[in-house]
Amino acid sequence: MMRGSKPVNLAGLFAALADATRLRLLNLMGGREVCVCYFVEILRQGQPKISRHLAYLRRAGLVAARREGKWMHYRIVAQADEAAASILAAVLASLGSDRQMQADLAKLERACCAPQKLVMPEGAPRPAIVAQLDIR
Amino acid sequence: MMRGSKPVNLAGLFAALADATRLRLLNLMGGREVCVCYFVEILRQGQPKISRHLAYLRRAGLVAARREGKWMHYRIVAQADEAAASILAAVLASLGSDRQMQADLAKLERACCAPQKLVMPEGAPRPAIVAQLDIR
DNA sequence: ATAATATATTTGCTTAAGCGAATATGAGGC
DNA sequence: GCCTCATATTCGCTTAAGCAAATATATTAT
Repeated sequence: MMRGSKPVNLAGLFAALADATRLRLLNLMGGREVCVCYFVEILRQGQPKISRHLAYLRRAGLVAARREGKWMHYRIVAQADEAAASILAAVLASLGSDRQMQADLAKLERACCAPQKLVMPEGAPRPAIVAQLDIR
Repeated sequence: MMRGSKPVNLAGLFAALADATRLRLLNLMGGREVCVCYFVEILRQGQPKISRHLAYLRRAGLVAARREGKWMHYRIVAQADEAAASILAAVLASLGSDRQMQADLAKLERACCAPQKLVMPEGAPRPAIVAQLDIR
């Protein structure tokens, strides 16, 4: 009963994916929750631009936000529709083979896990690891 | 040597997929070559519109065309880049679970395989089955 | 060569999305 | 209360994409 949940607009999903900045954001969120300040630091793009793209992804139902004090943490949302879920999974997997995406992730890992805070934005919160990416 | 062939613009791929009409066209081409006249018949949209979207898909490297007399046959092109290939495969598979996509395919099959030509555009060529969809 | 058919492209217009710069909101600290 | 920091939204502008209607091109038939 109720196989494909909703008619889900696939074209809309692809429109959300059709931007290099948004793909970089999604890549960084692959499996973890990430604070906006990290996006700004890593992508080295203006904060309003990052924020606008995050808002787009949120409207598209691809990410959700959680406030923690002054900080906002974004994470990828598991897709209810199985078509959307399988496509998003393929996308996230594919991003991994891109040079820039790897470099972005490396920067994030350095920022999160290194003993020295050299590359960490002043007092920024460490990204939480979100309950293992329930994007199938 | 040479793992991911080219840097392939994934954002560009998604832009090409971010339109309902283009998704319907790709769905119809899943595994077979299809003549433009069928697209016009099945989608019931203006011929210039269909042609414009086919041109877009061609520029994006997703389809290729073959002329046969007055007719043009379009088919999906296997993606050299493996990220693009896996995403496109996921997309084509997902389209199959959409009601309208199924209906479109049913119309095409009726047009191609039925003994009576009731729904066939006047004298239109039968779609050729292309060497089994080498989209992995 | 003319005509007819199938498909492609151009034109003119409208809408959406991208951008940077500026401004607004929300939370915490004083 | 005010101030600051982190983030979000608005403004004005530019560019790209969508559409329908019209026109162009290519192929075949006469």
